Amino acid sequence: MLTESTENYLKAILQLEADKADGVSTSSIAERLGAQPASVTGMMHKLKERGWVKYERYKGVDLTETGRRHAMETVRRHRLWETFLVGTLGFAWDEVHDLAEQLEHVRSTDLTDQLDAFLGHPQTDPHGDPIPNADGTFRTSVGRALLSDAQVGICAKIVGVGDSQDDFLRHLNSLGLGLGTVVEVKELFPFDRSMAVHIVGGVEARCHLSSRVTQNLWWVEAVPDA
Amino acid sequence: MLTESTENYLKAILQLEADKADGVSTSSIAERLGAQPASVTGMMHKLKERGWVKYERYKGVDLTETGRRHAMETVRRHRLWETFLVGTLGFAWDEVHDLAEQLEHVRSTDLTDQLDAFLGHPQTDPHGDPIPNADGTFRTSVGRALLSDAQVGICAKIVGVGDSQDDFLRHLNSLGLGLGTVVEVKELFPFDRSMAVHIVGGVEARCHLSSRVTQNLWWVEAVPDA
DNA sequence: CTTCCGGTTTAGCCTAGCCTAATTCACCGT
DNA sequence: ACGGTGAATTAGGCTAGGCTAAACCGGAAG
Repeated sequence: MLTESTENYLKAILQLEADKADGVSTSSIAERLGAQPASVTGMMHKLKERGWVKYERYKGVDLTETGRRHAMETVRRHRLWETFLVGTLGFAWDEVHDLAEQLEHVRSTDLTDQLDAFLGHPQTDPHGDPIPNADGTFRTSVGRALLSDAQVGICAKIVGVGDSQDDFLRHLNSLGLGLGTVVEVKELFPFDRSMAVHIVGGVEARCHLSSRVTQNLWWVEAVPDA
Repeated sequence: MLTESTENYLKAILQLEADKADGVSTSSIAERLGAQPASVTGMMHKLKERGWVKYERYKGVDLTETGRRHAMETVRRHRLWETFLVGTLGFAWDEVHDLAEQLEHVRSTDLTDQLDAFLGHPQTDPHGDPIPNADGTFRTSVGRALLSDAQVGICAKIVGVGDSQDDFLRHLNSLGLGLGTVVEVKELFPFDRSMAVHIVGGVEARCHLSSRVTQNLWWVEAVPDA
């Protein structure tokens, strides 16, 4: 019943719902999946008749409870495989997205749970994103915010990336940023909403981050001596 | 270019070639894949025009060098995943076939090689079948024979199973047979080509094996005190 | 209230893979 | 040399999932 394609659609809708509240547009789904809007409309009819989305023409889509559960399971598998690839097989964090995208479609509760146990029930994947439980619930990550909302003077520890596309992660690598990196916000530039920071312990004295970057980095207050 | 379906066809042809020498029949492929002969014929045209098989109507098929290499890579991935599932995640040997059947289709040289390294470059999978190298060659397993060819009085150590379908493996479990089990051949029954054996170290004194079973077990001479 | 424009949907077409039914071939025995 | 017969192939059709082009809303601007 569930195919790779439908899983990808459900996952995309889940992730778009996180940002835009309710009523995900077909074109945003199309953009995220690299498909044409017309194809999305066609698929929405199928997803609706299977009871996985609430959909009415011209009004966007939302996941049903069943649809959300399927999407969550897919995300869970994706993040477990990423954790495995980085933690166990030694891949870099910018190499695993596409592989996990394939592995996530192997649907087996046994496999997923055994993998989870083998990895020691990890809480987050290599990009700092929370891994859903077997029952499809998140351990919500409290107290984290986007770097774009930080004020001058703040010492922020990077704990997550919003966009785990490989090219974004490689960009972070070349800037010297990674999970656990601590930065001090030096200056804000309202003109283009960019930001100058000092990387604590880094080689470069100062680093300039575009809004595209700061809007995709999660941080928490850095504990001085941790 | 390579799809899941074509990989399955190539793998099936490879395994049928092992038995029947040259000219694999379309119906044998159909049977192995659970498809209709007509579907196989259709696929053969596609495989031929992609240069993966030699095929002439009414004359059976053979793999080309390219086709064989693809098939070998698929088998390699399949057996590495089976080894991982049993050795690392703790699955039983009769639970992994279907899962590996799915995982094998994730085509990534990096992933395959990293997995191989993580597992310590295993020589055989949990069913005793040899794992092809990265270059697509077997370490040939010399000196093994089918149990159906053993003579009365021989002490045989089971080192492989020909058919790793889950139900066959479960049957072996219930008989008390597994990889490494040593049996002594007690009697042959030419009528139905069945065989009575004594399982060395087993609880049952005597065990009766059908030809269906003995034709799917590989053995080597058991070393008395090993 | 009307118009316009961009996003959405429908209509129609395509490919991959599979199926069933009908046809064709190859080979064996006479 | 000639049928028969079972295996193999062709013909035609189906579903899933995608695409392009054309038609269609619906909300903002006049």
